[in-house]
Amino acid sequence: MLSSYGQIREELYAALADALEACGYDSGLLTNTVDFAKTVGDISCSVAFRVAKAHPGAPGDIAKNIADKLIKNPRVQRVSIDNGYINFYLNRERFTKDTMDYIFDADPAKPISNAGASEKAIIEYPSANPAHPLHVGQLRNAILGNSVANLYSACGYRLEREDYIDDLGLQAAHALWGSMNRDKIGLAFDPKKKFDHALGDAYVAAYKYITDNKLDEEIKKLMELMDQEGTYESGLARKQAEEYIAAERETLFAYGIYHDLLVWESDVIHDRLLEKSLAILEKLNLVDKPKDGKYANCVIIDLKRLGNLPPEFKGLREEAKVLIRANGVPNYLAKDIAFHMWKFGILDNTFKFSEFIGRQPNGMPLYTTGREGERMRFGGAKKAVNIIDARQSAEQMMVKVILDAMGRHNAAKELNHLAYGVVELEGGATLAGRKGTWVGHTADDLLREATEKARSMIGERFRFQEKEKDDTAVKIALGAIKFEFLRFSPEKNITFSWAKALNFQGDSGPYCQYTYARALRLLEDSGIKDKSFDPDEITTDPEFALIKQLSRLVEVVEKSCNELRPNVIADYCIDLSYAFSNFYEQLQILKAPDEKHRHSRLALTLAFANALKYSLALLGIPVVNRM
RNA sequence: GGAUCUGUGGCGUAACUUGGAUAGCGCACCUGGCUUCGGACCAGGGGGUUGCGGGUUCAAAUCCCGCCAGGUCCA
Repeated sequence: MLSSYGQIREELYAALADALEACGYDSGLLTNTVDFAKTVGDISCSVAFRVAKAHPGAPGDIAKNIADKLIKNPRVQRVSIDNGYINFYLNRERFTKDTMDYIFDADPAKPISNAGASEKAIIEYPSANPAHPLHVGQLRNAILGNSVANLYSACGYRLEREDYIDDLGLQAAHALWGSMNRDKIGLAFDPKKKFDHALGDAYVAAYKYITDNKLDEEIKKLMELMDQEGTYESGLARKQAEEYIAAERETLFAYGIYHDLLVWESDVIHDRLLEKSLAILEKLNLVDKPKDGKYANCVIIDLKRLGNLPPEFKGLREEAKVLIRANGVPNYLAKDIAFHMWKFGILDNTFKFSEFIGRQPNGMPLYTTGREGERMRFGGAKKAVNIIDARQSAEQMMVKVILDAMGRHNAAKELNHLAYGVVELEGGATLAGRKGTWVGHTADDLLREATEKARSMIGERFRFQEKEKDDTAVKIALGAIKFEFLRFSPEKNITFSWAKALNFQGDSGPYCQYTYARALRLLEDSGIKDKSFDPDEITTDPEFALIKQLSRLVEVVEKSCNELRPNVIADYCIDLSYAFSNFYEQLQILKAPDEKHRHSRLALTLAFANALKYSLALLGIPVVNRM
């Protein structure tokens, strides 16, 4: 679907191409020369500067030549030449009608763009280690992942939302050791505490005890036992991780974040995916099993076998990557490679699936891999998006390189890593699970604080019932938190501060929600039911500025999706809200001078409300009717 | 040692992928605006050699090269 802006831009490109050809210029020069005008007119074209390189004449004269040859477009009122730019003044009535039509046609339940062409995509987030409650750093992951997933759906991909559970890793081992040795770490299990928090306490204490008493060998043995099917330790590890995941869901659900499937690292092993992936690598002659030397008895990938390596791997000190250690325990990379072969359908789907939760609050079931269950059609995607922090870029690149070395060039190309920056604490501290710096900075803490603040700010104006007040406070809190995590470019590190996370003014989620609530109030008070309107009454600057913002909704969504940058949407929500606020302040809506203007402005208000609600939903932010 | 990300008014950021007109916005600061369709707001003002130095170009925050500083990874 084209937006009204996309439509006119395409028409202008076509008309300009003809005009350039008619003048004897190369129409290929037009690429990226047409955009919204910054100073004069509505849309402008800078192609004359490029033409002037190959042809005599000043850009201004060339622009004039081109403009003279332009065929008339009913969407354009007039054309002017200024400083070498060709500036188009839109026919406001026509453009308004085009814009309103497509905004009213946009259905939140359906893709707004078909850029994804119904291809299957798998998105993975937040894949947190089951050792401590989600902290604000991991929350950035979950909020980003949720938003990118929304964007993929909006762009017409068939989407699978997955969470990968590293239940065999070092962190899980430390946490398990902690809960098995509560007497040593001096911590009694507090059944009143949410399980992830209780486990987190044990994990931090265990890590300290293990380090102080140099028990690394004991942990290594524990990991070996966790790895073997049928041992007491492996059963306990899985049970504990499942309990953790259930508690973690409470947090994610409170944030409105959902998945389709949990994939367990232990199932990658037990359902033989790892074994099969190694067999494939072996067949392709990509792995070695040295009998002696540094890597004796390990299964490794010799980097020399991977062909031309990207610059990331140029200066490596190690000449090989270990997949399976000498003691037979596969490392994270080995399992990640198998997992990604599955994602792309290179491995047979030998997982067994069952419901982990029959119905999430969004109404959809959450499935899980496991020992029991049936075959289902998960995996086998064309595209994968991994929301994983930037520290793991090298590891992600390695998976990509290996897929490429396997001859799976398309899979390698379609494996996208959103390498987002870390969240630091004020004063420069980092969030480290094992050190317990997350205490006081968990996702649960944050939502509780934000909700409390939002609740205290809700006035008496609407005489809310207690329940309504609570619901509204939660929505505003989510608006503040999610917006604060999404408004920055993902690659930037961010410093978490309570003041910023609880900011409800200026460029913020609550500001957008407030603007929406004002718009909705007008619509409620007006009694308007239908969306009919008379576009020639919408011609003033504040109105048309809002129309221009509305006209680019689809372009914004596609850009944000293609670039994996939800901050593009966040910016757009602010732009929309400013444009509406300005319109709202400068013009009378309910008290418009006559019925035609009143109706037109209310229709514009409704179009704005639709677009803003849609955009905020892409960020995972709910709207409120009053606040 | 190599790789990678970041550097934009006092602070936080957008625009960089695809070069284009006066570098957009928020916080803080200053001025003005509610017997008002909702002040969690709006309008206006001060504040910028876009880390530094070269290069390419009619045009550079944006592209190229070299530095500097900070984060991260290979470890």
